[in-house]
Amino acid sequence: MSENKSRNFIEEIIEEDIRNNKHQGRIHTRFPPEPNGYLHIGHAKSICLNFGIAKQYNGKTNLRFDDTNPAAEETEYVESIKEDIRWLGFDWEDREYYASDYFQQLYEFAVQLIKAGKAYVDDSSAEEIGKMRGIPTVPGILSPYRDRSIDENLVLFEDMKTGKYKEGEKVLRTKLDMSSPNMHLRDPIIYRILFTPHHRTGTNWCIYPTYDFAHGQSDSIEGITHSICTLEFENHRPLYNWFIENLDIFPSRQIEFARLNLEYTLMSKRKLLQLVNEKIVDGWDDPRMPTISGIRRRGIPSEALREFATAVGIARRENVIEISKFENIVRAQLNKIAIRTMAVLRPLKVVIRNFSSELEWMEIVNNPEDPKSGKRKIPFGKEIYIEADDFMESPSEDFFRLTLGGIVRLKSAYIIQCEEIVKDKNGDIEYLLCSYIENSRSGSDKSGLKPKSVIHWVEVSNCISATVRLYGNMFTVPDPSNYEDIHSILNKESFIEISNAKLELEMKSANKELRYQFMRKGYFFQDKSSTSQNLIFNRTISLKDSFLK
RNA sequence: UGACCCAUGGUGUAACGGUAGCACUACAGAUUUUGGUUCUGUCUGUUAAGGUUCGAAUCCUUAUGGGUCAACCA
Repeated sequence: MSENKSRNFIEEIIEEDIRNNKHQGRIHTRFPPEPNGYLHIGHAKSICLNFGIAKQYNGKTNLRFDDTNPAAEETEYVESIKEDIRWLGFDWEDREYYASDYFQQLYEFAVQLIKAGKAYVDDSSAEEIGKMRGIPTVPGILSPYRDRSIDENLVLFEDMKTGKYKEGEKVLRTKLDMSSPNMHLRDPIIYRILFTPHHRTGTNWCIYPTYDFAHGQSDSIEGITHSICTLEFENHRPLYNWFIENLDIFPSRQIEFARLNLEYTLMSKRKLLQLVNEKIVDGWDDPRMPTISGIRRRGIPSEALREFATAVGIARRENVIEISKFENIVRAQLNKIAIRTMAVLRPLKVVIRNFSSELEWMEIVNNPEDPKSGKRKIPFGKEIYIEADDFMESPSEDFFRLTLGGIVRLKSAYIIQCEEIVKDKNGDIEYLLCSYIENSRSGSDKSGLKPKSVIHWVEVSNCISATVRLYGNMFTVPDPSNYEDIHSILNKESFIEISNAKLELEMKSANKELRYQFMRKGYFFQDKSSTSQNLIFNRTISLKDSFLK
């Protein structure tokens, strides 16, 4: 806690609470996902906030699955959520909780409310209740069942619990204020009947608490001091507090912050599920997905995600983060750790006429950003591959690479000059005939030549083929959430597969945990399906390219 | 035409009544055997109008703009 460091508004609240010795200075947060989908980068912001702030103030963070709706929730999601949080680097220790752990307690809270005359069973249909609720500018009307006796309510609620009624036949509502300008206070429903089996409690229950009746009480039961959620729950806060006061339980405090919005990125679980269901993507962990598992498969280190979550800031103002902010952090992270290697994505063969048929071994550094990473030797020979677009037959003026008659430096090797273009019957370039400049070897260059550019290459008989996958934004517009029809804004080029890239032979035993930089092409990470027999590299992100064309 | 919340460069975020700062972007230059990295510099900002004050991005009022809320979802 440095004195002059600027604090976000939540840190200010917490420090104020600590100064006042509120809850004896205890800080306890929670991350409360509903297990109905995979976690995405927006959740990552929340995870980092909740776990980060607890750590910062010597507090604890619970993982609590908000599983009060059996119709949507599945164990598969529980597992993925836990894996993702662990990968992000956070530990909830033994505090793995479920709102469903509290069903009995919540039921008793409901009974308590009924006994206090503050809740009633309503026989109205969903439609009728909706109608009677009114609209924000017009008060609602009282349900005809609102004044049932406490005893009758007790019996009816018990009957709901024992399965005497069908789904939708009855609900339990609070007796609050049907004319409140806050719609959430117009006798909100707190229990409904659902016969779908629950992923944890099975068929033990057929009545389930709603979010409003479960969340705050769960916080309270766990002694959560600061319950951090997103802005859309702001209007729920009066209700959150009402339950705490009327149940007379531990006063957790709800604090709302603005959720993360990212350019070109969809955060809606519903629409992400649609992408998965319609097989527009290769599952929840498709490298184009903003899910934590997709981000992981793409090769983005968790540290970059954590740094991003911090960098975007915590405030109460709606925001849209530029994708460049994210990319900047990912590149900065990868630049430090990636092993440099040469890989030719779209090979063009070059025959160096005046070079011997013997191989010559060249030295190359593994990572110029990390002196400890060392050097290695790579073979250079008479036939090499270069990147097809590193040669231009009729170059523009700002093209610095190889041209007919021009020279270019081969990274860590010689300068070559292109003398002839050999084409096939169709007029397509088959290969290039070049010569090398003998005294231009890297490290002992006496040629005096100054090529405008350095390009990567691999030696033909010492390389392996691999599949390389390039990814781009999934959508063509920066604000996909504003479009209901996602099909019309899908980026057709968000996924490009190259099946015959040429990699340095050493890459046959590439480490699946390591990040690589294919020099001048970007950062790459092996796909989960990659094997040494069938190498598959996902491009995490390209390098910045100031040669725009 | 309700309630609640929000408003600082292109974007995000600081400044807590006393010099509007930082990061990203963009642009320019330097370095560079990756058109990468690194370094330097430049551009651009307090939504508006009143008020309080010696002094307002900050406090007050009003306006304007934006967000959330009318699931038996969370």
